[in-house]
Formats: sequence, structure tokens, C-alpha cells
Amino acid sequence: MGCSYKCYPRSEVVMGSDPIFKEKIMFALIDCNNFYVSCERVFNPKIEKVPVVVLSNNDGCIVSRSEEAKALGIKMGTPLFECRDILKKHEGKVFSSNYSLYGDMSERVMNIIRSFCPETEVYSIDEAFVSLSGIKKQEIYRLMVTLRKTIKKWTGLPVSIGISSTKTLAKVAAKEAKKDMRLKGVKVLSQDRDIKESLEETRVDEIWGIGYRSAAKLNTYGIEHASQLIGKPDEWIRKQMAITGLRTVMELRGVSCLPLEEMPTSKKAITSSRSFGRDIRNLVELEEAVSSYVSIAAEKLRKQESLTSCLYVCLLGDRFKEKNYFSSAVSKISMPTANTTLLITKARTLIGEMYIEGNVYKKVMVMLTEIKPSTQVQSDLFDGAYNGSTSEKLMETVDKVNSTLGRGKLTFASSGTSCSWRMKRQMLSGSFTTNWKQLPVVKAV
DNA sequence: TCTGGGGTCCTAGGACCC
DNA sequence: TCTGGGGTCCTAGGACCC
Repeated sequence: MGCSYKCYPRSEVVMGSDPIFKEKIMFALIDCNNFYVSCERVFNPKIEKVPVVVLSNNDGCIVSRSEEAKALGIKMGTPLFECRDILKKHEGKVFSSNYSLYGDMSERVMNIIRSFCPETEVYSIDEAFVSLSGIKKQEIYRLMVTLRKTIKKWTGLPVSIGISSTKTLAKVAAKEAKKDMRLKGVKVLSQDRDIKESLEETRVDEIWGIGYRSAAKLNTYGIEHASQLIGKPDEWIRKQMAITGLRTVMELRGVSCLPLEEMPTSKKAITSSRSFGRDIRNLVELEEAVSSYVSIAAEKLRKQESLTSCLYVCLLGDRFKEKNYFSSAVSKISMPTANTTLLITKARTLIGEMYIEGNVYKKVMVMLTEIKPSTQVQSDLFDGAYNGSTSEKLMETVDKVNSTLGRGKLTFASSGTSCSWRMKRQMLSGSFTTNWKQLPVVKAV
């Protein structure tokens, strides 16, 4: 027993009447149920109890489903046109993605979680891991039930909470909390007997970190459930699933390998790409699109206080057509930059080189790589200096205006003004929480 | 007709060097 | 005929996540 706890601070072992040092660190995963759909329902009570789906960009695929929609057999990632009929038949409701709404709701949820558990890792827009170290075991369940109730009360969003000794097991627990109505949304997985039972019921493809390829491979060896996988020798797992797979298995065995990452790390690559709302044939529109995607990427780059020295642009045709084309080009930048104007100029040149008249284009992708923190880069004294220069001040101003008055208030002329190529969002709900003009109004009857 | 976007990490293999 | 060996760096591709 003893050896795995030797890393505990001495004070924790000596102090306190409750021998918490005998317990392993516990993690909780707080996971919002059907997040995008739930956000829509908060502001639209009429769509409670009916099938609801939310679409990906360009109104393409289904990315969030209500329980009623799942019950109709609608699968994650299905193109809308394939399930239009069934949705219509059951009077289902369809929404475009409303990221300003979801992003704001997410922030509210995360703030509540932080107020309960300061050691929080925001894992994605709808999930957070927290550390429960220092909290008495018998209090953990009660605290998490209160957290769940508070989130529901303050935001209107339902969440499921899974608790265990590793992140991967917490994921397993959260899945059960979601499935089993008797649990009231919170599942603790700490007794060996409970863990064993859960792993017997968890299929390998449901395990966090094991995708469909590895799952299929494991199936060919007769391994269907997590309980079978954890019994395999380490060397075998290492060989079949590499180091990441072994880590996952260790976590399932209760050995914590994935620490809580509280600080968001800065991105090593920033991508901005979008399919067009319609086919594009002419160069002018492509140039506008690429300019606008560069603006988005560069803004993200400045937000994390970094500079790039490599711009990658990719031009794509219709990937579902037989005659599908793809071209890409790279521009290395000798002096690392975060200057939108400079990046736009380079991107437009690349697009011009790749463009072929007569082709039908569907998508442009912009990627910034070789990213470094701006503090690490020495500015050139004579040429192209970015830090502290006029262009840096211009970028600062643009970012400030856009963050106070709303994204896209101030844009670069090269992005054009018509923007007829912009993605489709035909079923968009209001920006209920981020735009004063769209604030919901409660009328007294 | 209609089919998303944005990331990370790991590994194998080639180039190159001494 | 026999034809070193180890190290590093880079890149492409695979797998996974939400």
C-alpha cells in the first residue's frame, strides 16, 4: 500500500484526524449532457420533449442530439439530408451551430465548477476535470450532487458527473451516470467490486482513448470489453496500441498516468478553414475568403501572444466527387510575425499561384505553424520588426475594437464586403446571452 | 441538390553526420 | 565474398479527442 502515497506532502499525512492519505487522489469529470441541444433548450422551452438536433458548420452534419433524437436512431455525424425525413415525421427541430451562445454558456458552467473546485482543467467546451484531493471521501458525493444542482439552477444545463481515481475511470463513471437514471447524475467508482462490474459492461470502443480502429483490432483478438483488456500483459498492449494505449490501460487499472492540466497550453498550430456556403469559381472570391480566414487565425495567434514563421494554405475541391482536387502551398516567413496584413499578402500570393480557372472550389484552409511565444523572438532592428512597431499597435487596436464591439466589426478590406461565400447557417437561434439586442424578454401576462 | 472544424501525440522511415 | 553503428533531426501519416 504505502509506496504509492509517498509523494504526499508531509503535512497532509501528519495533520487531520481523518486519514485521507489512505485514499488515492480522486478525479471528477463534469460533462454537460447533449450540450449544444441543451443550450438551445434553455432559451426555448417549446423544444423540450421533442427531437432536437444541432448541425455542424455550413448546416452539414448532426453534431448534437437530444435523447428523443437519439431514440429515433439518428447517429452522431450523419449528414442532415439523410435524416431530414425522419425528423420531419417526428416534428423534430433543427438548429445551426450558435457558437457565441455555446461559448458563453460554457464559460458560465466552468466558472461555477471553479467556485466549487479550484483545481479545474477545462477539457473541452462541455467537459471539465477537477481534482478532489483534500476532500473527505464521504463528502465527495454530496459536494458533487450540490455542484450538479447549482449548475442546473444557475444555467439551466443538465450535467453528469463521474468520480474515480483516474481520469479514464472518471470518464467511465460519467458515462454510467448519464445512462443510469437511478444514479441522479452522479456516479462514484471507488470500490474494486464496482470498478470490476463497470469494466465488464464497458465495450472497448467506449473507452476514452481507444478509437474505432484500435477497437476493431482488439475485437479480432476476441477482446470485447474493458475487463478483458486490462488482463492482457503490458508488452502485448504496448505492441498493439503503442505507449498511449498502455497508458489508457494503466488508467483503467487504477494507476493514474494523466495528470490534471490546469493551465491551458498555447497552441502549436492554428487552423482556420471553412467549407463555402456555395461553389466558388473565381479568384476574387477565393482571395476574399483566404483573407478572412487569415484574419481569424492571426487574431487567435495574437490572443495567445505568439508569432508564426510558417503559413500554409490549402485549396480544395469537392471531396465527394470522383474528380477531386487538392493543392497546397507553404510560405516561410523569415521574421516571425502576427501581422494580419503581412500574412494576408502572402496568403493571396499563394492562392493566386494555385488557382486554376474553371475549377470549382469548396473550401480554403489556412494554417499557421512554427509558432513561438512573442517574448522568445528577437525583433530585427532594421527590417520587418513587429514588436512595438506601428503594425503591432494597429493589430492591438483592431483586436480591441473587435473584442468590445463584437467579432468582425473591424475587418480588412481584402476580405471583401459581400461575403456571399460565407457558410450557411439557415437555422440559427439568437445570441441570447452575448448581444443586448437579442436578450430574451419575459412578458407578464 | 445536401456531406464540419480544430486540435494533439506518437511512430516509422529517411537523410545525414561522425 | 565480407561492406559499422549509433545518434539526431525532420516529415508524413496514423490515431485519437471534442
